[in-house]
Amino acid sequence: MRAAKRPTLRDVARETGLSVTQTSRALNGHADVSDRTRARVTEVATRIGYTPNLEARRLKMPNSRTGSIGLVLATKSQRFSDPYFGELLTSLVDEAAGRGCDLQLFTPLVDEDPTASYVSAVTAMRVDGFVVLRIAQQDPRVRFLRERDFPFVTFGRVDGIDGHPAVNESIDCLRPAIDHLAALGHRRIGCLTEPLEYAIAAQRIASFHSSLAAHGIEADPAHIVPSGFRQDAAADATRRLFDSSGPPSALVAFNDLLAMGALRAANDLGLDVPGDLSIVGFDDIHAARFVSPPLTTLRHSPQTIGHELISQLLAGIDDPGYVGDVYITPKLVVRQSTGQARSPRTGALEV
Amino acid sequence: MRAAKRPTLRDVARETGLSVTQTSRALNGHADVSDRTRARVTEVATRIGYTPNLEARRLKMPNSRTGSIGLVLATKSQRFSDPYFGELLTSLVDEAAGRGCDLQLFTPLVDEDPTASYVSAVTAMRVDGFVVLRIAQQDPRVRFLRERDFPFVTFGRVDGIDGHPAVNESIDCLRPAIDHLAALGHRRIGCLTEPLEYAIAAQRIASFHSSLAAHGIEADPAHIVPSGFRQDAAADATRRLFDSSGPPSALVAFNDLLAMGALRAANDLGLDVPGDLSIVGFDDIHAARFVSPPLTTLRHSPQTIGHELISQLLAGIDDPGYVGDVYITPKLVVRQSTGQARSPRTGALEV
DNA sequence: CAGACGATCCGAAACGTTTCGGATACGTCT
DNA sequence: AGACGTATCCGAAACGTTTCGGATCGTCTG
Repeated sequence: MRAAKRPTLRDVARETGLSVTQTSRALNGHADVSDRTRARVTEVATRIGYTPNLEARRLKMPNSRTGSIGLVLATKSQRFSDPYFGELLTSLVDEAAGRGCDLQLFTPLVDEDPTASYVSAVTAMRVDGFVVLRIAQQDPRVRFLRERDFPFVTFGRVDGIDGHPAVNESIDCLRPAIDHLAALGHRRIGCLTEPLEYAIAAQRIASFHSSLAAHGIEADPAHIVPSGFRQDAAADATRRLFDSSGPPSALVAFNDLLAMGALRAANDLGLDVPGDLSIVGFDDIHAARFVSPPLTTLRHSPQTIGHELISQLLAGIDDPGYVGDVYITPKLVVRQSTGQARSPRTGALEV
Repeated sequence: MRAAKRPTLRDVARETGLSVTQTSRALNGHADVSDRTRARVTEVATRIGYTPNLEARRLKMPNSRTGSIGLVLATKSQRFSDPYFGELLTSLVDEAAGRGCDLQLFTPLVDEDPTASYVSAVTAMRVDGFVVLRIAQQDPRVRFLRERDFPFVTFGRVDGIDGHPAVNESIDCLRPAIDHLAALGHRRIGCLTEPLEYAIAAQRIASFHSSLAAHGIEADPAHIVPSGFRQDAAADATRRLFDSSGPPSALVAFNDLLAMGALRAANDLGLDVPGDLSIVGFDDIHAARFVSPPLTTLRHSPQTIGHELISQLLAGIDDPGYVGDVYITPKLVVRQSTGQARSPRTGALEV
């Protein structure tokens, strides 16, 4: 029942009285088919409900497009329910659909070889290319793809592997945040970073330093603290920061979850935000609007990122030699978690 | 270069001195292959890096598994960046990966025939089955799949189409919320619903009535207000509710975004939550913890739902006759948006 | 009018796999 | 000795498509 045997090319050939060859050529828009014939063939094809058998076609033409692009998720332990991920993913799906592709998701099983899940997809060429998110320095996933000469695009630059399409944060990504804080009079600015092995974290730290330098500020190394991915870790880090002698008056966190962790820690410590501590986040996830005070944050439009990722990848698929580099700059959204720096004198840091 | 011609069955046959037939049988674990031969074949196969050509195999065996399951997203206009969706999706991917499948995402292009995007996937059998989320009554997507006798699972029951695997909210899904509110003394309880054409909305409304009835309360029809999907609409709805003569003292919203909209409206109206109005949400999205006051909400574990969806679907794929019905009950998470009802007398509703 | 040419068409082979229907060899049973 | 069973193997066909190398036939060129 479920296997109702769908019509084949031979069926429409028989129906039209043509050869299978000519039928195929008619349907595929080849030149040496008369208009009348082509019309008849397409008519019959739609009438009897013919749809090409993709397996057969790809068997014959192994380099034809699959029409689906793969997405390699980071391993589970580094992912949890990252709210930003959902937003980016949605945008990727839409963008891909707009280009006639669907999206295929691969995730490494817990504690397995991270490539295991998609190695079959590339050797069997089940997708045309990959989008690789949240890449680490020396990322094994991209190394694998590069080795196979398989098209891919990354979000963030990969250390030691270049010459591939990528979308990056601009060198100055943190600049708007630092400018904002500097304008408010902050000089002791710290940052809560994601784990340093991630490419983006490294880039942002570089941007942190250079942006501060632009204001003649030198960062206190003790104020740059790796804080994992989650709020708990960020909260801990913040508390430690305020245990020390010279805590910062402003913090920029590398994602909104970290910022929320800092916020909570500040609350616990009895600090007023932004009175005693200004906090700026990154990503502008949905919840950023709802914490109190609402988070000032660097907004990364998921739409833009999704759009660029797909465009770059498709370009790379079309032309194996393509090397794209797109840089995008986040926009600062000012809400209420940042404010004027108190003068050191009146600073109420003796909680 | 990129087309390095991967080894075929014929290659390993030549290398072992066996026939292609026997090589195939050896690799596929058939009985009439001597142990020694099988060992030799597998050894050679891995040595020269043979991997079966999936297209060829599926051409020959059209009913073999694809190993990927499809996910039909709701049309874009009804989706926006629903925060809960991201969480559920993540769980689905993990669950599928655990069962050796990947997930393939399809989304209708804006304002197109909603089936267009995946009709090719089913006629070409590119996936083994579908997960269909956020279904409407009379959902065209499930009607289409049912018509083709294609395996699928739904989240929520579809009107008029039965006999397919589904995971449902229990009939009593709203009961914990209503019990909670009733225990706090609330009698005038309203609800902000998602659009009524959605199956789940209908189920929840039914549950709303029956749960109230269990406490001897009859719902005021004017207190059941369709509020779209988003906060804005919910905020408007809430304001209208308080324009009228007898506003409710408690509201249960069908998702957390709606609850947040109500919260905002309450703020705008100068109402104290939970003093003047108790609000309970649904889903327990990430942001629910961060609004003020933190939202009391019905938690739907995405893990559970994801797990059940995938299990049911796989069962349905294995056995076309399988009819599963799983009911899951959300758990109430009490935070600070609900509180004791004021006695009608002292009620401060004259804002 | 011979040859060339353009427009249409077709047969057959090939892609890599599985499987049907035997084939071979060898030991066992009567 | 012949029949039979078992273990192991193989040739060839088939899945549905594309494409290479022609074939056919009328028309045009000189």
